Amino acid sequence: METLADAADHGTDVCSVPPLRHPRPDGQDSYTISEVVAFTGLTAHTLRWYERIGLMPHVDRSHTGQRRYCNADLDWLDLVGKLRLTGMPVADMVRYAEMVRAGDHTYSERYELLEATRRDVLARIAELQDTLAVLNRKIDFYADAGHAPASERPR
Amino acid sequence: METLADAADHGTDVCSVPPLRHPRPDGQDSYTISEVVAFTGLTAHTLRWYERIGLMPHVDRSHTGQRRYCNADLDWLDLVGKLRLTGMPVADMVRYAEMVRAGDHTYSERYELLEATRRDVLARIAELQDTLAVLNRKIDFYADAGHAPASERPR
DNA sequence: CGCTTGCTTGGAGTGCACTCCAACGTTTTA
DNA sequence: TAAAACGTTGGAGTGCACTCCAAGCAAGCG
Repeated sequence: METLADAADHGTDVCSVPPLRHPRPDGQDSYTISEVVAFTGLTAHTLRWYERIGLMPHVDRSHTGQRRYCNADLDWLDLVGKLRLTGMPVADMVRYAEMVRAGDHTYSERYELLEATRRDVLARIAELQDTLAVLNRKIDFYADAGHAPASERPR
Repeated sequence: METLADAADHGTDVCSVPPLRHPRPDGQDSYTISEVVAFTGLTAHTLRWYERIGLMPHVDRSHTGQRRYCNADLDWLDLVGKLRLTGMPVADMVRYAEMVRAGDHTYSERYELLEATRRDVLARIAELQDTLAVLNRKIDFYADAGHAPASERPR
């Protein structure tokens, strides 16, 4: 059974940065929206929506007005994806994006936001660990042949 | 009538089961909706809604029709709360409740559902661990005085 | 050239999980 | 006993994060 120690070993620090970085090297980094869809797993709708609400910088356009994403856009989407996994509301991510746009004087504010998020993530992990224990207990009962846990309630 | 306290001591994991079980002993377990609100942190609206959609068994009523919850109801709400933390959709929890109501022949189905949930939780924890690493890295950059991480994008 | 496939826009629609409302009955406190 | 607090209902409303739509350019291919 997996405990805190076990889960914690999944490297909270070094070495867990994905080895695959960018599909194309800097300089030739120009992706259509559908390439970004393939790379990020987001839908084109969502990418356009992110841009509309200010969660993406205004993306480069081809001479005919079509979006052309660059490597830095991919990196930003990666971070957004991570923040989304933490359950951070989109509105907060937009605030963060605005701070980045606003410049250097927002460093401490950004730091605060990330720290708060980090605390949330740690709390969330602890919650899940707790839930896991309950789940394991219940599963053991069910596996243990045919009698249900005492706490089953409905009807 | 056996309770979670008993089940908890089968301890697949140490010490993470809350020591406070029921506000009142079995036999005098009769709670108004607002007591349950205080105990669970859910709103009265939500409690009534859970009942409407079949996520709660039909709760006992006083002679004038007001809800009177029992200890087993509290246990069930506790489990629901845990499952909710896993991100399980309410519809799935309703399916689970229906299976419990349906009787013993649903054991294996219930087992499957819990197992699948367990896998989800483990995956989710791994994701969060990964996110934590990214967060830590970014926070280090910010803490490391005034220069932003390379991947900052907006504007 | 025509065909298919891809991209553009603003605005409307969807699904989930609540959340609130009005209008009224019940219980507790002063 | 009167007022305040708490409870009931069905149905409508909210907020979030997408998700889809129609109508119309644009690009690549045989």
